[in-house]
Amino acid sequence: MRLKRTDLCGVLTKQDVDREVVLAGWVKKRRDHGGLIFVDLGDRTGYSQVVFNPEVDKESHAQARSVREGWVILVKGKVARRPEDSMNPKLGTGEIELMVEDLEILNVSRPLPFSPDDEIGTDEEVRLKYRYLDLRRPTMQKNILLRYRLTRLVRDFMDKKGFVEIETPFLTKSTPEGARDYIVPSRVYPQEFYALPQSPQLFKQLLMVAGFDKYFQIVKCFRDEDLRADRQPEHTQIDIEASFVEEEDIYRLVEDMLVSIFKNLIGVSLKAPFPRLGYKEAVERYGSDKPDTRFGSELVDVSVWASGGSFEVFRKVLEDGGKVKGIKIPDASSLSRKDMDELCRWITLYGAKGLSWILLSSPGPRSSLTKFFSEGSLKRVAQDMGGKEGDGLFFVAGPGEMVNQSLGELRLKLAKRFNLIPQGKYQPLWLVDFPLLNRDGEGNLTSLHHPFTSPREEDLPFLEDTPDLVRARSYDIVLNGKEIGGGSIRIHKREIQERVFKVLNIDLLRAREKFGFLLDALSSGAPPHGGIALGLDRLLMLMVGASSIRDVIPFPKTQKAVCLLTQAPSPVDEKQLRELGLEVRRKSSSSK
RNA sequence: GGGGCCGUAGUUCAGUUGGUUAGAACGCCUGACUGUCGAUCAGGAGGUCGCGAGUUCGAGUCUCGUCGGCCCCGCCA
Repeated sequence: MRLKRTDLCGVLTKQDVDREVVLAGWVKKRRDHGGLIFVDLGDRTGYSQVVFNPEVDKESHAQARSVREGWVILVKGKVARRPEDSMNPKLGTGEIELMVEDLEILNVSRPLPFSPDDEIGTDEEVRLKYRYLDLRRPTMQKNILLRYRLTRLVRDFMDKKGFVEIETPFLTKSTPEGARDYIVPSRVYPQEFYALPQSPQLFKQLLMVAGFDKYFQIVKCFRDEDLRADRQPEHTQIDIEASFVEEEDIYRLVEDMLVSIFKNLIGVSLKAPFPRLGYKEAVERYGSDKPDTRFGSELVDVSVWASGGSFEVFRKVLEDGGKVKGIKIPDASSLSRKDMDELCRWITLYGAKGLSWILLSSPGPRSSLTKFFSEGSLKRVAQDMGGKEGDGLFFVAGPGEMVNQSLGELRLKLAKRFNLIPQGKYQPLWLVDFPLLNRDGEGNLTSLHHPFTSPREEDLPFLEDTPDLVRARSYDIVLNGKEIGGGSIRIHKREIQERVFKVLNIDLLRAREKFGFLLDALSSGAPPHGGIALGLDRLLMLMVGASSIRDVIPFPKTQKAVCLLTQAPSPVDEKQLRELGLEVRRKSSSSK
C-alpha cells in the first residue's frame, strides 16, 4: 500500500472540510457521469461520497473508470463542502465529499451474489453461503459489535465483583444423562471417545472444591439435538459459580449484571429486584415454565362451569380427572369461522383434541358451545372470566398438563395476532420452586434441572418415598417469555449426591464409573456452592429484537446443523479414519 | 421420528386451464454523459424452472420419489 488510511468513511463531517485525508474501503456504489465519477466508499462506520474529477486529477479519474462495486480502494484527497444543491440530507456525511487526488486499487471483486445492504431482502440460504458478505450488512455489523460489547461488559462486571475467568476443557467425558453429546474419537486410544461439553457444569463444581470461590466463564457449549429458531448445536453461555452462596446471592448478582447490561448497551432500565413466580403457579396461570408476563390473558380453570352443560367432551374429561381451562383474548371476537377452524387444527399440535370458543361479538355472542350450554350459562362464564364485548374466549379440555401447554401456546399465538404484547418492554422474571424431579414418557424419574441440583433440606426425608414432592433449589431467569438462564444451589455432600443418583435409577456402580471423580471431590471438603448459566445468544436476540439466533452468531449452522459456508460436516479421508481405528458404515443412500 | 411452508436468470419475484422461443425489476457487460446519490440514455449477455422418474401428442405447471432451506411437534438433564 502506497497510501495509509487516516480516517473512517462514515464519520467525516463539515468539521473536516479542507483536511487532506486518506480513506480506505469498499466501493458500495458507482455513478459514472463520463466527466465526473461518484463513488460511495464504505466501511463499517458508513460511507462517504468520493468524487473523481479529471480537472482535479486526470490519472485517478481515468483509473476510476474501471473500478466496480465491491472493489477495495484507497483514495487520498481533500474533504470539500458539497455544492448547496447537491447535499444529501439522508446521509450523515451528506454535507461533504472527498475530491480525489490519488487512487490506489487494493483489490478487485467479482460481481457479488447480493449487495451487502440492509435494504435488499436476500434468502437466508444465500446469506449463510456467503456469510462474509452478509456480515458486512450494517445490521449484522451492529449485532456482532454488540455481542463484543456485551462480553466485554460481562468480563468487566464480573471482575469488579471479584470473579475470575477460568477455562475448562472442550475435550471431556461423555455423560449421556442429559442431551446427546457431540463425540470426538481418540487417536491414542482407539475405540474410546471424548465428548464436547454440554456445559462446564462438573468442572466448575470441581473449581469450587479447588477453592476458586468465584468463577465465571464465557464459554461454548455443545448439544447434538435438533435445532430451532433459538437453538444452535453450539451456543455460548455466561457460566457462573460461587462458593458459600445461597439463592439470594445469585439473584442479586444476576440482577445487577442484567441491569448493567441493559442500561449500558441499549439504554433500557430494568427494575430490580425482578419478580419471582413459582413453577406451579406459572404453569397454571400462563401454561408455561417460561411465561411472558408482559400481558395478561391468564389461564382460568372453568371446570366447575364446564360440568354444568351437556357437552359430552367436557363431562368425559372431567370424569377422567382432567380439566377445562380457558383464556380471554381482547379483540378476538373478530375471528372468522375459518380462523377458528384453523386454530382448532393448529392446537392439536400440542395434543389438544379440540378448541371450544365464545366470541363476544355484537349483536350476540357466537360460540361452538351453543348446543350444550344455555345462553345464560355462556354469559355467566364470560362474566366470570371478565369478558367484554369484542373479546374472544377459548377453552381446552383434557389432562391438566396438556391443557396448560396448549392454552399457553394459544395465548402467545393470539397475543401476537392481536398485538397484546407491549413493544419495547423488557420483563425479567425469576422462576422458582421447581420440583427436583419429573417423569419422562415411560414414567421414569428424571432431573428437571440436572442431577447435581440440591434438593431443599426440609424435603430430604421424602427423597426416597415421595420423590415427586421434593422441591429443588433451582431457578430459571426468564425474559419476555424466553428462558435466558438457569441454575441452582448444588449438592455439596457425597451422601446426598449418591442418594439422588439412586433415586434417578443410576446405580452405585454406574454412578462411580460416570461421576466417581465428582463423588470423590464432594468427599474432599467441597464447600456449599451454586451458580447459574445465562444464554448469551438468546440474551442478544432479545436485545436486538432478532427473530433468529442465527442473526447474532457470526457463523451459524442451518436447521439441519450444516455450515453452508464450509459445507461441514463432511466425510474424512480413509487415512484419518484408519488412524482413529474407525470404520464408517456406509448407508446405501446418501444421508446428506 | 413426525407435520407445515418454500425451491424459476447473479438477486428478489411473476408465470393463466398443461400448449409456440419461460418473463419483469435490480444486478452484470459495452457505449454516451461534469453534480449524481435507486443517476440517466442506447444496446447486450445471462436459465439443467433444485434433481430423478412417471402421466401426456406436449410438463416450470399434474403425480410420485429425492435433495436443500425455513417454522413447528417430539427432543433439548
